[in-house]
Amino acid sequence: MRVSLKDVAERAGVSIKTVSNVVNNYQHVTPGMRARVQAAIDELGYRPNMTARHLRKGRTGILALAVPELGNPYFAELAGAVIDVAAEHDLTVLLDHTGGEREREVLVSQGFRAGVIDGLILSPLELEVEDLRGREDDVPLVLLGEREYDLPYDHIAIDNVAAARTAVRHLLGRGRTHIAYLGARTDSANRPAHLRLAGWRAELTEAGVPAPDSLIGPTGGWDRGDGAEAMARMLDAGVRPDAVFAYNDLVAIGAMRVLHERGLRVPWDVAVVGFDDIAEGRFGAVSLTTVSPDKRSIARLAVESLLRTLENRAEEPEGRELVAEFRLVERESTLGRR
Amino acid sequence: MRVSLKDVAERAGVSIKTVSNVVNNYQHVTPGMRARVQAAIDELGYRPNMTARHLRKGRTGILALAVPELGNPYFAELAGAVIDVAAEHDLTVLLDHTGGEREREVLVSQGFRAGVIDGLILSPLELEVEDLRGREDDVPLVLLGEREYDLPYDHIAIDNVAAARTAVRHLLGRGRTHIAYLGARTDSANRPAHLRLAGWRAELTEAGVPAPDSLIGPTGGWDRGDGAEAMARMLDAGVRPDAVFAYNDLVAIGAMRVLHERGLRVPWDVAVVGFDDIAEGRFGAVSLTTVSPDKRSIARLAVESLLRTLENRAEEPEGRELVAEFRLVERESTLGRR
DNA sequence: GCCGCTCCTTCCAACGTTGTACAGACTGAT
DNA sequence: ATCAGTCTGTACAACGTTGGAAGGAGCGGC
Repeated sequence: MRVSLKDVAERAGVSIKTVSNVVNNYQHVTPGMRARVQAAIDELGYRPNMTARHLRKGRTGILALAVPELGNPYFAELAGAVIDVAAEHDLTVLLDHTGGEREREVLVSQGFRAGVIDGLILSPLELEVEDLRGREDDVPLVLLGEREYDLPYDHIAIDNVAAARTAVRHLLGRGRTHIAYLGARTDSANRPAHLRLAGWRAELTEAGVPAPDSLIGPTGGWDRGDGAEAMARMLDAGVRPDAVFAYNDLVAIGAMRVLHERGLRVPWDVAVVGFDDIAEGRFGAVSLTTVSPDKRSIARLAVESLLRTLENRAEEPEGRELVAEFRLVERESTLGRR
Repeated sequence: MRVSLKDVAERAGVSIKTVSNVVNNYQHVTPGMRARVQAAIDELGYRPNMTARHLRKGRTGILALAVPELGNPYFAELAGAVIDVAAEHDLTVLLDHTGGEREREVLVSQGFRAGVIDGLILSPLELEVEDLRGREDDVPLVLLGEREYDLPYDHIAIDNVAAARTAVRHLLGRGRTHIAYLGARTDSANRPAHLRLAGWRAELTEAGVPAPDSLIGPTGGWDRGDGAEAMARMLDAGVRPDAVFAYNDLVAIGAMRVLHERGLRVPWDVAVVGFDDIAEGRFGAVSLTTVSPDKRSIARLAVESLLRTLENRAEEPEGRELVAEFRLVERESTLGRR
């Protein structure tokens, strides 16, 4: 059986509360008493029962993070950052993945492990606004992604349109004029996908470069295989872009693989820009130029937003938009033409 | 304030316990009573307080998984599998990463979030046997990695020596005779690294092929950069292997990157085999042949081992070795010479 | 030597839940 | 009509902890 305060109290010949006071560094405890109790604690190997403490205090020190897919390195790296930041605040992280399915996202948002977690960081893919409207759960929530409508939840995001425009501008600056966008999917609610497409279109339009639908490559998902498929389909249709801007690094990597198979050289024949800056992009045969969101800062903003909400439980959450930085990392996949 | 059983009981005009019975689907409740209570539950939006339930039951339904690094896709993919398997058993997963530092591994093994977790799955890198000897914590523990000595904890692993031999045999079968091993590190306790090296040596020796130290490439860690560095160092030393067996896929990918830079073609000039079968290996310019441990089954064995320990709390844990399967996945990096 | 003050320790209750024991009501058989 | 037996719902205690209030010991001053 586990050692409890009661056992320590008996051993030290004091009351339970006194032991509790020692454990919690309560100030009015004489040094002698403290030493005696501490000795008993050490002898018995007492460790506080967190569950009981949680029940009493109403806080558990556990945050939940729900991402679409841990197999996606972007989310794995982000999860790592969240865990680190949480640890700085003496919090631990419960992890779940939703597979990017709307149903599971709703489930998670409605009360994942209710009563166990102090707050939830949700990275939605297919979640719709109305799914959150009637949210009953009183667990503080922050969303990763750009703010929509008037939901009273903080959102953490980078400026996707600006980031996409930066990427496309970089390609234009390299003299590319047939710039494809890979990763569109009309039947998905995925906001970033839409925003990045919008950025692609805006930048091209502003530069007076045509942005025909033939240069938009729809994908079924956003993994390597989806990128490969989309790239192949586009080439098979006779479209020959001289640059590709992909929804994310995985799609870009899939596309590069197909370009390689078809004998098109990156960057000479086709330049490629990805999005996310996953470690994988740095070590391919051709390293990948990419938009690098500041993951560390996203993690920090998310955790600290939750912490703030927890402090001011009284006032309504305000639904701020917290913006993280991004930068373009130039690598081999967009080197100048030879 | 949160709705509790008491509130529901008052609303429905029954006792707290009756509400509890309804919530827990206790059988002796009349349909009428059940409906009445359920109505009150719905009206008030009651949701059980897990913390209190945990305190009462002594179980939390939370497992902890501690891996060296979530940024390593192998561990991210494994974590995903553990989460899925845990979910099948109505368990959730608390995740931590240790950075592969011995100190943090010890800390985690000694009592990570004591009282909150029902069990711990630890994937150690540098942990030494003696670190676990005097373990006081009563949280059930399983270790990922091959069994050492007489520790009373279940171990989950694949047969690393056999797996390494399979990889090397594959290369020998392709006519390679200068097979390097990348990922040795003498100052580390990392067991798999030693076992894979042993397998490499054993297979070569048995085949009557020399296994000189010059073909052993030490690394500082086991990431892509470490593989690149080790490969470069070996080539700079004038050693020209015709095949490389790497500690893991990341090291292999780093090595391939350097081979590519040096104009050595994979697989024509140098064949490469990795270890882990991470998704990344399937989509490089040259897809990677690799030893594929059955991650799903590792996750299942680990979770179910903990569950079993939890059931038979009475009897001592037995310290079994649970072996998962592996298979060699052949891809482009070891195609026959042209 | 007594009073009052301060400082430390103890007692009690509560967090929300569930297991055990029990009380009451109803059923059917005698 | 009574009794045993079954079925339903209730009361109480306990899980391990902490906050608040009350109790007690020690000390100095008169």
